[in-house]
Amino acid sequence: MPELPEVETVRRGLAPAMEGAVIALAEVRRDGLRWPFPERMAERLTGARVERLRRRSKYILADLSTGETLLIHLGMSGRMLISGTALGSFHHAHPAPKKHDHVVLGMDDGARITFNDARRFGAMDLFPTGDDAAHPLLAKLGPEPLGNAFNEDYLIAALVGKTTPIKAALLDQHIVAGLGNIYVCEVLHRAGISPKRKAGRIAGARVAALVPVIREVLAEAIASGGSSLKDYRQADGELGYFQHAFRVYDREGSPCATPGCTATIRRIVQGGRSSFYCPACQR
DNA sequence: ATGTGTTCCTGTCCGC
DNA sequence: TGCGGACAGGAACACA
Repeated sequence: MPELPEVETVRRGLAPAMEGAVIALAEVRRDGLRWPFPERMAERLTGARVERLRRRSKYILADLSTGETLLIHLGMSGRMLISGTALGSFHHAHPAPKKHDHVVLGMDDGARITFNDARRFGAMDLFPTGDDAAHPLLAKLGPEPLGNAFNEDYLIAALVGKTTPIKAALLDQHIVAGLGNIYVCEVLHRAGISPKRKAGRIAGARVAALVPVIREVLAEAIASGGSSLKDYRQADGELGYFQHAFRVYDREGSPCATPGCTATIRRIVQGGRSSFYCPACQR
Protein backbone atom coordinates (compact mmCIF):
# COMPACT_ATOMS: atom_id res chain seq x y z
CA MET A 1 0.00 0.00 0.00
CA PRO A 2 1.75 2.94 1.30
CA GLU A 3 4.41 4.11 -1.05
CA LEU A 4 6.67 7.11 -0.50
CA PRO A 5 3.93 9.78 -0.82
CA GLU A 6 1.64 8.00 1.62
CA VAL A 7 4.43 7.44 4.14
CA GLU A 8 5.56 11.05 3.86
CA THR A 9 1.97 12.22 4.35
CA VAL A 10 1.65 10.09 7.47
CA ARG A 11 4.97 11.38 8.78
CA ARG A 12 3.86 14.98 8.30
CA GLY A 13 0.60 14.26 10.05
CA LEU A 14 2.28 12.60 13.02
CA ALA A 15 5.05 15.14 13.48
CA PRO A 16 3.05 17.87 15.27
CA ALA A 17 1.74 15.38 17.82
CA MET A 18 4.94 13.42 18.32
CA GLU A 19 7.99 15.64 17.89
CA GLY A 20 9.05 17.00 21.26
CA ALA A 21 6.49 14.86 23.08
CA VAL A 22 7.25 11.99 25.44
CA ILE A 23 5.83 8.49 25.03
CA ALA A 24 4.11 8.24 28.39
CA LEU A 25 2.64 4.83 27.75
CA ALA A 26 3.39 2.18 25.15
CA GLU A 27 0.90 -0.63 24.72
CA VAL A 28 2.11 -3.56 22.60
CA ARG A 29 -0.81 -5.88 21.96
CA ARG A 30 0.94 -8.74 20.16
CA ASP A 31 4.41 -10.22 19.79
CA GLY A 32 5.11 -8.83 16.35
CA LEU A 33 3.86 -8.26 12.84
CA ARG A 34 5.91 -9.41 9.89
CA TRP A 35 8.76 -10.07 12.29
CA PRO A 36 8.79 -10.28 16.08
CA PHE A 37 8.99 -6.89 17.78
CA PRO A 38 12.34 -6.14 19.46
CA GLU A 39 12.87 -7.35 23.01
CA ARG A 40 11.05 -5.32 25.67
CA MET A 41 9.81 -2.85 23.08
CA ALA A 42 7.17 -1.33 25.35
CA GLU A 43 9.67 -0.65 28.15
CA ARG A 44 12.24 0.77 25.76
CA LEU A 45 9.67 3.19 24.35
CA THR A 46 8.13 4.27 27.63
CA GLY A 47 9.52 7.59 28.85
CA ALA A 48 11.33 8.32 25.60
CA ARG A 49 10.97 11.75 24.03
CA VAL A 50 10.60 11.83 20.27
CA GLU A 51 13.33 14.20 19.09
CA ARG A 52 12.57 13.98 15.40
CA LEU A 53 10.41 12.09 12.93
CA ARG A 54 12.19 11.29 9.69
CA ARG A 55 11.42 9.27 6.60
CA ARG A 56 13.73 7.02 4.58
CA SER A 57 12.10 5.35 1.59
CA LYS A 58 8.85 3.86 2.93
CA TYR A 59 10.10 3.79 6.53
CA ILE A 60 9.20 6.27 9.25
CA LEU A 61 12.09 6.76 11.69
CA ALA A 62 11.56 8.29 15.12
CA ASP A 63 14.78 9.39 16.84
CA LEU A 64 14.29 9.01 20.58
CA SER A 65 15.93 10.68 23.57
CA THR A 66 17.07 7.23 24.73
CA GLY A 67 19.63 6.93 21.95
CA GLU A 68 17.48 4.55 19.97
CA THR A 69 15.51 5.06 16.78
CA LEU A 70 12.08 3.52 16.28
CA LEU A 71 11.64 2.15 12.76
CA ILE A 72 8.09 1.84 11.47
CA HIS A 73 7.00 0.19 8.23
CA LEU A 74 3.34 0.16 7.21
CA GLY A 75 3.53 -2.84 4.88
CA MET A 76 0.45 -3.12 2.70
CA SER A 77 -2.34 -2.17 5.07
CA GLY A 78 -0.73 -0.35 7.99
CA ARG A 79 -2.11 2.88 9.40
CA MET A 80 -0.80 5.26 12.03
CA LEU A 81 -3.80 7.12 13.40
CA ILE A 82 -3.88 10.03 15.84
CA SER A 83 -6.61 10.56 18.35
CA GLY A 84 -7.02 12.89 21.28
CA THR A 85 -5.33 16.04 19.99
CA ALA A 86 -6.52 19.15 18.23
CA LEU A 87 -5.80 17.27 15.02
CA GLY A 88 -7.63 14.13 16.01
CA SER A 89 -10.31 15.42 18.33
CA PHE A 90 -12.61 16.14 15.44
CA HIS A 91 -13.28 12.44 15.74
CA HIS A 92 -13.82 10.62 19.02
CA ALA A 93 -11.29 11.60 21.64
CA HIS A 94 -10.01 8.11 22.40
CA PRO A 95 -11.94 5.37 20.62
CA ALA A 96 -11.87 1.87 22.09
CA PRO A 97 -9.26 -0.47 20.58
CA LYS A 98 -10.40 -1.85 17.25
CA LYS A 99 -9.54 -5.06 15.49
CA HIS A 100 -5.93 -5.05 14.29
CA ASP A 101 -4.87 -2.22 16.61
CA HIS A 102 -1.45 -3.69 17.43
CA VAL A 103 0.55 -0.90 19.09
CA VAL A 104 -0.73 2.18 20.90
CA LEU A 105 1.53 5.06 21.96
CA GLY A 106 0.10 7.46 24.54
CA MET A 107 1.97 10.76 24.26
CA ASP A 108 2.31 13.17 27.19
CA ASP A 109 0.73 15.92 25.08
CA GLY A 110 -2.53 13.98 25.11
CA ALA A 111 -2.23 12.47 21.66
CA ARG A 112 -2.67 8.77 21.15
CA ILE A 113 -0.99 7.13 18.17
CA THR A 114 -2.42 3.78 17.08
CA PHE A 115 -0.68 1.40 14.66
CA ASN A 116 -3.41 -0.62 12.97
CA ASP A 117 -2.47 -3.23 10.36
CA ALA A 118 -4.94 -5.85 9.16
CA ARG A 119 -2.59 -7.83 6.96
CA ARG A 120 0.33 -7.66 9.39
CA PHE A 121 2.96 -7.09 6.73
CA GLY A 122 4.10 -4.06 8.68
CA ALA A 123 7.07 -3.91 11.02
CA MET A 124 8.57 -2.08 13.97
CA ASP A 125 12.12 -2.22 15.24
CA LEU A 126 14.54 -0.34 17.48
CA PHE A 127 18.18 0.35 16.64
CA PRO A 128 20.94 2.72 17.81
CA THR A 129 20.36 6.26 16.53
CA GLY A 130 22.86 7.64 14.07
CA ASP A 131 23.66 4.61 11.98
CA ASP A 132 20.75 4.00 9.64
CA ALA A 133 23.04 2.24 7.20
CA ALA A 134 23.76 -0.48 9.76
CA HIS A 135 20.12 -1.55 9.88
CA PRO A 136 19.50 -4.52 7.60
CA LEU A 137 16.28 -3.03 6.24
CA LEU A 138 17.93 0.27 5.39
CA ALA A 139 21.46 -0.79 4.47
CA LYS A 140 20.95 -1.61 0.82
CA LEU A 141 18.32 0.93 -0.13
CA GLY A 142 18.95 3.02 -3.22
CA PRO A 143 18.84 6.83 -3.22
CA GLU A 144 15.81 8.89 -2.28
CA PRO A 145 14.03 9.83 -5.50
CA LEU A 146 13.48 13.39 -4.26
CA GLY A 147 17.12 13.79 -3.19
CA ASN A 148 20.19 15.02 -5.05
CA ALA A 149 21.86 11.61 -5.28
CA PHE A 150 19.08 10.49 -7.57
CA ASN A 151 19.84 12.10 -10.90
CA GLU A 152 20.09 11.35 -14.61
CA ASP A 153 23.66 10.01 -14.51
CA TYR A 154 22.87 7.77 -11.57
CA LEU A 155 19.79 6.22 -13.11
CA ILE A 156 21.42 5.62 -16.48
CA ALA A 157 24.33 3.87 -14.75
CA ALA A 158 22.01 1.87 -12.50
CA LEU A 159 20.08 0.45 -15.45
CA VAL A 160 23.00 -0.38 -17.75
CA GLY A 161 22.92 -4.00 -18.84
CA LYS A 162 19.74 -4.83 -16.93
CA THR A 163 17.56 -7.30 -18.77
CA THR A 164 14.72 -7.06 -16.29
CA PRO A 165 11.68 -5.03 -17.39
CA ILE A 166 11.77 -1.34 -16.47
CA LYS A 167 8.65 -1.94 -14.37
CA ALA A 168 10.53 -4.35 -12.13
CA ALA A 169 13.65 -2.19 -12.08
CA LEU A 170 11.79 0.86 -10.76
CA LEU A 171 10.09 -1.28 -8.13
CA ASP A 172 13.50 -2.51 -6.98
CA GLN A 173 14.24 -0.57 -3.79
CA HIS A 174 17.98 -1.05 -4.31
CA ILE A 175 17.84 1.04 -7.49
CA VAL A 176 15.59 3.81 -6.22
CA ALA A 177 13.88 3.73 -2.82
CA GLY A 178 10.24 4.54 -2.28
CA LEU A 179 8.37 3.80 -5.49
CA GLY A 180 5.67 1.12 -5.44
CA ASN A 181 3.26 -0.39 -7.90
CA ILE A 182 0.96 2.62 -8.29
CA TYR A 183 3.59 5.26 -8.86
CA VAL A 184 5.74 3.15 -11.16
CA CYS A 185 2.69 2.63 -13.40
CA GLU A 186 1.92 6.34 -13.37
CA VAL A 187 5.53 7.35 -13.98
CA LEU A 188 5.95 5.03 -16.97
CA HIS A 189 2.78 6.36 -18.55
CA ARG A 190 3.88 9.96 -18.16
CA ALA A 191 7.30 9.06 -19.55
CA GLY A 192 5.83 7.17 -22.50
CA ILE A 193 7.78 4.00 -21.70
CA SER A 194 6.29 0.51 -21.87
CA PRO A 195 6.49 -1.41 -18.60
CA LYS A 196 7.68 -4.41 -20.63
CA ARG A 197 10.74 -2.73 -22.06
CA LYS A 198 14.04 -4.14 -20.83
CA ALA A 199 15.62 -1.59 -18.49
CA GLY A 200 19.03 -1.73 -20.11
CA ARG A 201 17.65 -1.19 -23.59
CA ILE A 202 16.08 2.21 -23.17
CA ALA A 203 17.89 5.13 -24.80
CA GLY A 204 19.84 7.25 -22.33
CA ALA A 205 17.80 10.35 -23.09
CA ARG A 206 14.59 8.52 -22.26
CA VAL A 207 16.04 7.15 -19.02
CA ALA A 208 17.19 10.66 -18.13
CA ALA A 209 13.68 11.95 -18.78
CA LEU A 210 12.36 9.51 -16.17
CA VAL A 211 14.07 11.40 -13.37
CA PRO A 212 12.03 14.62 -13.49
CA VAL A 213 8.87 12.60 -14.16
CA ILE A 214 9.44 10.53 -11.01
CA ARG A 215 10.01 13.69 -8.97
CA GLU A 216 6.92 15.33 -10.43
CA VAL A 217 4.57 12.41 -9.79
CA LEU A 218 5.79 11.96 -6.22
CA ALA A 219 5.55 15.69 -5.48
CA GLU A 220 2.01 15.88 -6.84
CA ALA A 221 0.99 12.81 -4.86
CA ILE A 222 2.42 14.22 -1.62
CA ALA A 223 0.59 17.48 -2.27
CA SER A 224 -2.61 15.44 -2.60
CA GLY A 225 -2.08 13.57 0.67
CA GLY A 226 -1.28 10.31 -1.12
CA SER A 227 -3.58 7.81 -2.81
CA SER A 228 -6.38 6.04 -0.95
CA LEU A 229 -7.62 2.81 -2.50
CA LYS A 230 -8.81 0.75 0.45
CA ASP A 231 -6.68 0.77 3.57
CA TYR A 232 -4.65 3.92 3.39
CA ARG A 233 -5.55 6.86 5.60
CA GLN A 234 -3.64 9.94 6.61
CA ALA A 235 -2.71 10.21 10.30
CA ASP A 236 -5.86 12.22 10.98
CA GLY A 237 -7.99 9.51 9.35
CA GLU A 238 -8.67 11.51 6.20
CA LEU A 239 -8.40 9.97 2.75
CA GLY A 240 -5.72 10.96 0.28
CA TYR A 241 -7.00 12.08 -3.08
CA PHE A 242 -4.25 11.49 -5.64
CA GLN A 243 -6.21 8.43 -6.85
CA HIS A 244 -8.42 10.87 -8.75
CA ALA A 245 -5.34 11.88 -10.75
CA PHE A 246 -4.43 8.33 -11.83
CA ARG A 247 -3.92 8.10 -15.57
CA VAL A 248 -3.46 4.32 -15.75
CA TYR A 249 -3.49 2.63 -12.34
CA ASP A 250 -6.66 0.58 -11.81
CA ARG A 251 -8.09 1.96 -15.06
CA GLU A 252 -8.10 -1.19 -17.21
CA GLY A 253 -10.57 -0.81 -20.07
CA SER A 254 -10.83 2.96 -19.66
CA PRO A 255 -9.71 5.39 -22.35
CA CYS A 256 -6.14 6.67 -22.18
CA ALA A 257 -5.94 10.12 -20.62
CA THR A 258 -3.36 11.42 -23.08
CA PRO A 259 -4.91 14.15 -25.25
CA GLY A 260 -5.55 12.80 -28.74
CA CYS A 261 -4.92 9.16 -27.76
CA THR A 262 -7.87 6.87 -28.48
CA ALA A 263 -6.38 3.69 -27.02
CA THR A 264 -7.66 1.74 -24.02
CA ILE A 265 -5.69 1.09 -20.83
CA ARG A 266 -4.51 -2.48 -20.46
CA ARG A 267 -3.56 -4.60 -17.46
CA ILE A 268 -0.84 -7.23 -17.60
CA VAL A 269 0.87 -9.18 -14.83
CA GLN A 270 4.61 -8.79 -14.35
CA GLY A 271 6.38 -10.54 -11.52
CA GLY A 272 3.01 -11.41 -10.05
CA ARG A 273 1.88 -7.79 -9.91
CA SER A 274 -0.50 -5.78 -12.08
CA SER A 275 0.92 -3.30 -14.56
CA PHE A 276 -1.44 -0.80 -16.13
CA TYR A 277 -0.37 0.97 -19.31
CA CYS A 278 -1.44 2.44 -22.60
CA PRO A 279 -0.30 0.25 -25.52
CA ALA A 280 -0.39 3.24 -27.87
CA CYS A 281 1.54 5.95 -26.06
CA GLN A 282 3.94 3.78 -24.07
CA ARG A 283 6.71 2.25 -26.15
C1' DA B 1 25.65 -12.09 -9.91
C1' DT B 2 20.90 -11.63 -11.85
C1' DG B 3 16.39 -12.60 -12.61
C1' DT B 4 11.99 -14.91 -11.18
C1' DG B 5 8.65 -17.11 -8.31
C1' DT B 6 6.83 -17.91 -3.55
C1' DT B 7 5.39 -16.47 0.80
C1' DC B 8 3.67 -13.95 4.81
C1' DC B 9 -1.88 -12.28 6.28
C1' DT B 10 -6.73 -10.48 6.22
C1' DG B 11 -10.42 -8.43 3.76
C1' DT B 12 -13.19 -7.49 -0.23
C1' DC B 13 -15.26 -8.22 -4.45
C1' DC B 14 -17.03 -10.93 -8.32
C1' DG B 15 -19.08 -14.87 -10.62
C1' DC B 16 -21.81 -18.86 -9.97
C1' DT C 1 -26.87 -15.73 0.84
C1' DG C 2 -23.07 -18.68 0.52
C1' DC C 3 -18.76 -20.31 -1.41
C1' DG C 4 -14.50 -20.38 -3.99
C1' DG C 5 -11.12 -17.86 -6.23
C1' DA C 6 -8.70 -13.75 -7.56
C1' DC C 7 -6.68 -9.86 -6.00
C1' DA C 8 -4.76 -5.94 -3.03
C1' DG C 9 -0.36 -0.35 -1.97
C1' DG C 10 5.52 -4.59 0.14
C1' DA C 11 9.59 -6.97 0.06
C1' DA C 12 12.53 -10.84 2.09
C1' DC C 13 13.74 -15.16 0.76
C1' DA C 14 14.69 -19.37 -1.78
C1' DC C 15 15.61 -20.98 -6.13
C1' DA C 16 17.30 -21.43 -11.24
